[in-house]
Formats: sequence, structure tokens, C-alpha cells
Amino acid sequence: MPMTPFTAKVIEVIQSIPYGKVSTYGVIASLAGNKRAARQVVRILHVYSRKMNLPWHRVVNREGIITIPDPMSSKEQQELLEQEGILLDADGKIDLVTFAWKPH
DNA sequence: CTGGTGACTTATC
DNA sequence: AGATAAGCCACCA
Repeated sequence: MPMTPFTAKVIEVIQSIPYGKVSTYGVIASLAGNKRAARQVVRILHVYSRKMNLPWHRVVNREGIITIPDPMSSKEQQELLEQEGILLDADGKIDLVTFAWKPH
């Protein structure tokens, strides 16, 4: 499956997010080598999330909020996160202080 | 080459 | 807190 180096790196980073933790678009882009390519991460999820074994549900935006437009998918994401012990607060946000993935 | 895209982010008001 | 605008960028037709 041919893909550009940056894309491959992003996928690698996403796959390295551990169970029970979440990461953000900006952080993933940064780890992949380009701090400002958060939007590119979005495209990659669109293309590869359903085809590969990506923990796409462990990716949220900078505030810990699920930002998927499709109601069905966002609901699925929340359920998957809860299965991992990641609960949302009253505002529907994930506590990033507790659940944010901090790679060494 | 040009322009469009997007589940983002930051700055302002 | 919510709305708006602008910046940002890899990829693709």
C-alpha cells in the first residue's frame, strides 16, 4: 500500500497510542514531523481509519472534545472510549490532564 | 500549476 | 462562552 512518508509516519504515531489514552490532532502532527499539519491528520483518518487497524477513536481535538460531524460515528467513538475507561465530563469533554497520551 | 479540501488551531472581539 | 476570521498544510484532481 503506497503512501507518502509523512502519511506513513502519522499512521505509525496513531497506532502507537496506548489503550486507555487519547491524543490530539496537533500532537500527532507534531510527532509525525510537522507541528502544523493537524488538518492533514484529519484527511488521513478519513482515508485509512476504516481500512487499517487504527485507534481512530483515541484522537480528539485540543480541548478533548469529539469533533466528528457524523452523529453515528461520534457516538461510536464515545462508546469505544468508555470501554477503555475514558469518560467524558458534563461538557462532553475528555480530561486531557488524566487521559492525554504523553510519549517519552 | 492551481485550487479545493478538512474530525484543526490560534487570535480577536 | 460563543462567533468569526485567518493561518496552516499534505494531498489530490
